[in-house]
Amino acid sequence: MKASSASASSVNPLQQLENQLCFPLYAASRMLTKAYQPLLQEFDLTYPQYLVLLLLWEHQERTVKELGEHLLLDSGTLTPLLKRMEQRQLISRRRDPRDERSVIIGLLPAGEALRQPTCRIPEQLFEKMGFPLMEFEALRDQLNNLLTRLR
Amino acid sequence: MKASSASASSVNPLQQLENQLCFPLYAASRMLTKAYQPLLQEFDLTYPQYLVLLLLWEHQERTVKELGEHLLLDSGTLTPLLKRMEQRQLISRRRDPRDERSVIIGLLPAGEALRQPTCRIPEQLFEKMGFPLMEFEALRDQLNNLLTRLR
DNA sequence: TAAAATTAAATTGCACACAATTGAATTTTA
DNA sequence: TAAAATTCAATTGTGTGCAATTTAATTTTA
Repeated sequence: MKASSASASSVNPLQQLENQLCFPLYAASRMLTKAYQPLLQEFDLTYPQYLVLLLLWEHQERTVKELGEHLLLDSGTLTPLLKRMEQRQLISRRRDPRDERSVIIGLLPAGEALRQPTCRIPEQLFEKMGFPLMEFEALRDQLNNLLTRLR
Repeated sequence: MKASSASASSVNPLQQLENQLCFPLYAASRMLTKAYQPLLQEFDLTYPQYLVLLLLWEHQERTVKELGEHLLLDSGTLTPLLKRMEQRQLISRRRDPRDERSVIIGLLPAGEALRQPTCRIPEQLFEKMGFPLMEFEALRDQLNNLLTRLR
């Protein structure tokens, strides 16, 4: 055994990708986002933009702060993303007259119009994955559980 | 009920964040990477850079292609990342003489030197999360399972 | 074996992500 | 209530991610 090289027997198991939680999380997240991509690009949406629309379809108006709280994203990410969506007239941005610090994001007709045509995307993706429903739900619940801890 | 607005009763449950698999995956991945950050910044490493080192600690030499296969990243991501690591003398980059298309990434002393001082990071993180071991392992295995499907 | 196809990295361009800072508005406090 | 502290969004700068293209090297095929 060479002292200076990493032979398999001397590898700390916790330093191996497959034994970590973070790596499969990191990789699966990117793979799943990539799986969304062909379905979303038909509507010229990125995944984070789609998430913003999901929230606005529930409530037509949200402040940047509220969007950030739900998506766990800060204004450094949201501001430019929302400006791109504003340019496409999917959403509106205006200061809250009652608190000029806040910016209210509103759903515009073009944003509302994407609601129906995109509504089957989650099912389509689920079918595409061929993941058993039980496992899907178990994984989802455990991830939401983890998320609560990390938040 | 206003016809034009999204009332709670008319929301497609599959279009709600908490019912999706992708969102908690996306959010948990970012949160967990963020949890790594304070531990990694002591060594001036980003999470993807740390992943490269984990692989090189197992095998001192890997081609860019091999790194990409393990990390599920392409050269568009890896090339600039590896160049930054090369500048810091953590790794070396050279063409494979037997196949000049390939670039071999080698572990340099400064990269090897990070191995011991970072070896407790996975445990530290695990302790920090306070996630029960059983759940940790179950989640990890399900994610690796999902990853296999998505790959 | 010469042309065609394939492969591996690099490059380009765009969109996140996020830490840190800034600036304006609001709230708290002395 | 005036000063201090806090809050919210925007900005700045760096580092991924990734699709698409390019370039060079190798392999396959006609």
